[in-house]
Amino acid sequence: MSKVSLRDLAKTLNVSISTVSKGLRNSYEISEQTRRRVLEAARDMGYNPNPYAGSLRHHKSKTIGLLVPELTNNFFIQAISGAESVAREKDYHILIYNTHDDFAKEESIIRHLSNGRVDGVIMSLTRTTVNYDHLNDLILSGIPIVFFDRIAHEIETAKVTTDDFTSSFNATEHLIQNGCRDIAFLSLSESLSIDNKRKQGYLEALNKHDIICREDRIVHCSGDEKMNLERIRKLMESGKPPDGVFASVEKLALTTYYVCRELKLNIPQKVKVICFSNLRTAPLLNPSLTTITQPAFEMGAQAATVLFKFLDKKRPVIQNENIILKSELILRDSTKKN
Amino acid sequence: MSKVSLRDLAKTLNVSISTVSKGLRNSYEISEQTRRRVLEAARDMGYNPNPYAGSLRHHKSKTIGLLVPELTNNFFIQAISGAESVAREKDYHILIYNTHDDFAKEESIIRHLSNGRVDGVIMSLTRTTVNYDHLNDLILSGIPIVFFDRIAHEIETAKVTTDDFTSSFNATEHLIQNGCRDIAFLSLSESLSIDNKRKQGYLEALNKHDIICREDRIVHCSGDEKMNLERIRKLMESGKPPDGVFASVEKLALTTYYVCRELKLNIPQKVKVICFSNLRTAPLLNPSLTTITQPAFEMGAQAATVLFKFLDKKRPVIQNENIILKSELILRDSTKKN
DNA sequence: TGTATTTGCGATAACGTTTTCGTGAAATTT
DNA sequence: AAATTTCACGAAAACGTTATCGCAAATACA
Repeated sequence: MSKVSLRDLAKTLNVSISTVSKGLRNSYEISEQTRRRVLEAARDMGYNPNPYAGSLRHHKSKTIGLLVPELTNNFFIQAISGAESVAREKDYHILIYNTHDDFAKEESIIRHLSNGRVDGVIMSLTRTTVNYDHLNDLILSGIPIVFFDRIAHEIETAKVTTDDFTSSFNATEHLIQNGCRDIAFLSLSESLSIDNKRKQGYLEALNKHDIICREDRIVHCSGDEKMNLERIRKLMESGKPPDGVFASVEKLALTTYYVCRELKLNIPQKVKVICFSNLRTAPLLNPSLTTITQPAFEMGAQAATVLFKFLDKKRPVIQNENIILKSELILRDSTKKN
Repeated sequence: MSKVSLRDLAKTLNVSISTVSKGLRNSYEISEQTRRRVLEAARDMGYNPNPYAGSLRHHKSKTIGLLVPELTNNFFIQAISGAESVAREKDYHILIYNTHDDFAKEESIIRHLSNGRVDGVIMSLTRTTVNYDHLNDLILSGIPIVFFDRIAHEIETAKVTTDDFTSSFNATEHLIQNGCRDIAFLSLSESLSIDNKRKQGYLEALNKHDIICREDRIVHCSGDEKMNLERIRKLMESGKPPDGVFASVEKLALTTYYVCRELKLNIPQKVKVICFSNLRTAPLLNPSLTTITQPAFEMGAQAATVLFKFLDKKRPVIQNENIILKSELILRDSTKKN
């Protein structure tokens, strides 16, 4: 069971290494008879080609890197799952990296990937990514990137997102139609394009319904859970708390739930809550949570599909392309009309 | 920005490839002066060593494989996260594989990993893994395996689990103490050792309190969600449904929630529910869910730590070792006394 | 029968490293 | 001054593949 190489096969078959190699790859140069002998011996001896030898020769690793800002997040996990399912079909392997929403980590990982360890990268940016040099350098070194969700507009490549503006607009309008007049927006990041689009959708809906948007209703959150809790608590415990909360991401909505419970602010009577979320338990929450649910699995799968489409070509430079999938607004009790 | 190799560095520096290599690795054979020249040039030209060339030489990939039965599961994700954090510290890379709880897939993946792609494997078995040949072969081929949670007792290696028997015993006793006399056990698998231990703990607690355990109260579930739903519905809609449900895994508890809602069986008044779970939203469910929560992150981290401890040695054969961490019983409303 | 073509295989270089060994010059010792 | 050691580096093999090329033997054609 210890590793058997082409050389070993060649020795037992009394042929050359090249004959074995060609036999295994069904080369036309090899006679039917020896081809069979080779295949049989390979099976019997449990031959399993060394992937790194091949990678070295071909400058192809059959591996892609997947960078996500967090792992313990349903959205990213579903996206990973989608990418994995496509990769498996294509016989590709997936190296997974958690950037922990830390720009320095993202930079370091990306820089380390330019050596051919992966053939391509699928990623979602960090909350604080402002500089794209590392990404451009990676692409320049011949390794394509496909973004999903948290994309970098500035980079010319394929990007898979959802209709963030529209769904935010609809979500906000839904709150308004159900009686909200003072809606807070919980933002994850000021630099992230999706967060800005979501904010734009929110603002546009307010505008359409002639609701003035108070500057202090936009709460800038961070990666620090404790700080987020304090900010949201501060928002909600003021004399006149908002009557609606639109959380840009799931975890901020959950924090809002905790705060409301603590302050005995009834959802949805006192305050309605809506958010982007891929929580499977949204229907089981108390109250059940109205969500904008992104097709996360599909996004990961699409990103992988696009990447592989280009990797199959000889010169993998991915042209600019925006793939936009539709999110689904799922109405539940947290935004029910009083 | 296109790849720069040792040869390129050597050419521009007018030295040999070996000098460059040694310079980069701080060999004592190289003078301080040229060492600095080499380091500087490497930095300037953006040298990034090809990992596969090194792997080929050293028969070390600096990569481990992580096999889980499902990805969209909080427990496994937290475990992956734990393993990832340890791997990153050690400068190891993680290849992730989803077996989809399918034994054939597990077998195929494991067989493909025996070629040196990974230096070691961390895994949790499939629901239906009954044959361990592929695993033994992998170990025989020099690639160690560390199990976590769904372990294979029969294989001599390190295993990270939790105190499944004790926590199941305690969980069941908790139900009994809060008034349950007819407790159902939702089982995930008949072959999995953890599931059996959990069932043993359940039975033992019933036994201690002189409660006869009806055979039909043990519901054997599968990977098919629809079928599970039907079985649980059948359990709950009988004339005399159980007054307590102990789910071996999270998703079965959630299905129970759905069924109870559908049948208008109030939790916890009519039926109390408890389960193994790593759901972050357990406190926010309606009603909040009493859980036995495993230290998933820590389990993944421990598994990785043990694996690396052995990989650092020259001959990585891992001796039998059972690392048992404690789960936590977190009481919430779903098991509240009437 | 002699020449041209095909067939089936082997030798070898290459991928980018690391490492062992050899070697000439300088430095040190006798 | 001769012998020895140290120093600083280069040549080359090796890891396990794949692919290009060359070359006999076998077959085809005239």
